[in-house]
Amino acid sequence: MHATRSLDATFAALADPTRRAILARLAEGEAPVGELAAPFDISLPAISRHLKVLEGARLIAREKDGQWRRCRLRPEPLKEASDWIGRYRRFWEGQFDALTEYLKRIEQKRGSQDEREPNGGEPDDRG
Amino acid sequence: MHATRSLDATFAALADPTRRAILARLAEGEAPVGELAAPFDISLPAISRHLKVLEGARLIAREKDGQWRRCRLRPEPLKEASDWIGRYRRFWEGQFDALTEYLKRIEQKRGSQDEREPNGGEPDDRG
DNA sequence: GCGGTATTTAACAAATTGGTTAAATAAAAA
DNA sequence: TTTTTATTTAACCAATTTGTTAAATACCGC
Repeated sequence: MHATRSLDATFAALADPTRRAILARLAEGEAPVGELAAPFDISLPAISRHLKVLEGARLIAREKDGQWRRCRLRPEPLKEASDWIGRYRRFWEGQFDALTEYLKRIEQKRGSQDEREPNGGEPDDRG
Repeated sequence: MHATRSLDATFAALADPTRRAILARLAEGEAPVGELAAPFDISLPAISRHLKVLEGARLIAREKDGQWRRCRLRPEPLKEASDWIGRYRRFWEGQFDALTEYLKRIEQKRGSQDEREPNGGEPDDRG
């Protein structure tokens, strides 16, 4: 039910290249804000807000360490996002596309009404 | 280099629950605009623009069919997005998280300088 | 051609986003 | 205690997003 809201925040956070680059840096290990900001041309407040967005999406966590704030990656929302996208995997793997799937379903209904549906539920937006 | 821009558009498109629901519907097969719009409370022009966003991200394609516009799923950007997220998979699978990875690297450097780096490149934002 | 259906475009408003600079806060260093 | 370093908050701005309603466009059937 609110998995949807979580996905909203996750995908929105991932939509910005600066934020994706920050996550890539954090994949190498924790880092304080200043170190995360260093590669970018934008101001520190701008970075600070990017971090707030990432934190809001729970893609990072921050903890105080003296005068620094150490940031670390939190992978859970990435897993959720991956799971959501993963429901469409059959569309880019194998020979399937939406049209062939559709035609296949039609054919099935017409040709043999007794056969059971071979695959489980279709992707939806929930859960 | 512009894989980044493509990811921007893909993730931004996926950040909206209406658009994700439209993609879920299209996973069941092609559909004209009116049919895609039916489940939602929002106006048709609003749907039309959601479709434009999805088309801009190349997550759908539309083709004219008489007075209808048939929409179909285009999975390629989903694969790109999945690949990008997939680089972080080790962080949610297994026992890893950013902190333990970091500590592991530190320990490694301190304890035995002769050992080679055990894993390949880290995730970054390009490619 | 006329009227109905399908869809988009135009014009607008409110909310959000992503950047800026200047000021505030907090801890470290001197 | 004063200064420096690290980071956030405030105030502001321009661009984008997401919705609206009204009008335009395109096709179909009579």
